[in-house]
Amino acid sequence: MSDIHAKLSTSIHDAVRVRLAKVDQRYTTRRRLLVETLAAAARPLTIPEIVATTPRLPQSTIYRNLTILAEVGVACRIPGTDDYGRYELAEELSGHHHHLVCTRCGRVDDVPATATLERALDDAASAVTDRQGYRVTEHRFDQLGLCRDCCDS
Amino acid sequence: MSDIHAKLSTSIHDAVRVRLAKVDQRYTTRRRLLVETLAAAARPLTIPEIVATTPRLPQSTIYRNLTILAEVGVACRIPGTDDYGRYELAEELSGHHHHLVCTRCGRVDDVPATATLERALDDAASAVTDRQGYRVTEHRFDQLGLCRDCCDS
DNA sequence: CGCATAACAAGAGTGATTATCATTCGCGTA
DNA sequence: TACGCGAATGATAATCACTCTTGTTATGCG
Repeated sequence: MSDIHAKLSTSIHDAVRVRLAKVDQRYTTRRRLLVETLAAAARPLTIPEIVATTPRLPQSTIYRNLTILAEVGVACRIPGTDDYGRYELAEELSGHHHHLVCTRCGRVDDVPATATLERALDDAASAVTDRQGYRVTEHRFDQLGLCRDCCDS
Repeated sequence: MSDIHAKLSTSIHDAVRVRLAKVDQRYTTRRRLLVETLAAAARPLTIPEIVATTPRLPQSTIYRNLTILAEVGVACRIPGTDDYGRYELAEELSGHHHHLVCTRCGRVDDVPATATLERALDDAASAVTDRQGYRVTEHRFDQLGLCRDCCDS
């Protein structure tokens, strides 16, 4: 089990290093720490959440490096329903998935994609591409509702 | 043709008036102007866009009234990929649809929902509801890519 | 007609995010 | 190993979409 995780982590780190190197950026300790934080979470994280879990990283460093990681396609910014942006590893590294969004507290959770749903979504994409002149390259499917905590309260 | 539009507009205005009345709010000229602006656009609008198309409305009034219209379920705020929030009529008034999002310029266009896709999405929703404790009430399906203008340039 | 209440509009304030800049660090080179 | 250059860091200032405050105006009701 831990071997699998170690291998997975290594491959992710290698991929990140390559992508940063393409624009002459270094894979520093802080950036590695950020990537590991994102990889460990099973859901997109807000900056305050990242600050809370990694007190070694100052806020400005988190903001700056998340922006850079997003530019090189390692991280991804998710616009949510509350005031905070949320960051997760890019789908190329973490695998394609969708999101559960709580409309009350803003929490976002990951949900794996299913083959049948993906086929329906892709069909819809190709049907639209021609009609409106868009070149569709990816999709987002969010399911909105109340999370377990907000259901109870 | 214009008769149909007139009826449609009237029914929307009536619905808006009722919803505002429930919280002791009036359906004023500015609010009607806002609703008509949103209804006329076939896509979600940013506040700068609304300011540009209706110079009679000061920015503060647009912000305040869009917030109120959103609270009573008449309008809806769409988080996009750029810095600007976008507003559209709530789906209860405009009908269910999805969005095409340009990843370069941020533009958002509407795309009608199809029955087969909706069925697939609903199936996915019910499959997830039980598993993760969420109570899913609605969904968002965005197709990301380049709009016609950004394709050309 | 006059009061009560809501809406308006201009500007100040808020807060998440971004830019600045002196200092430190990482990495290649001699 | 020491040197030097450029990138990275982090404390702070600035930005900007958005919200609140305040004094004024308009509207509905008796």
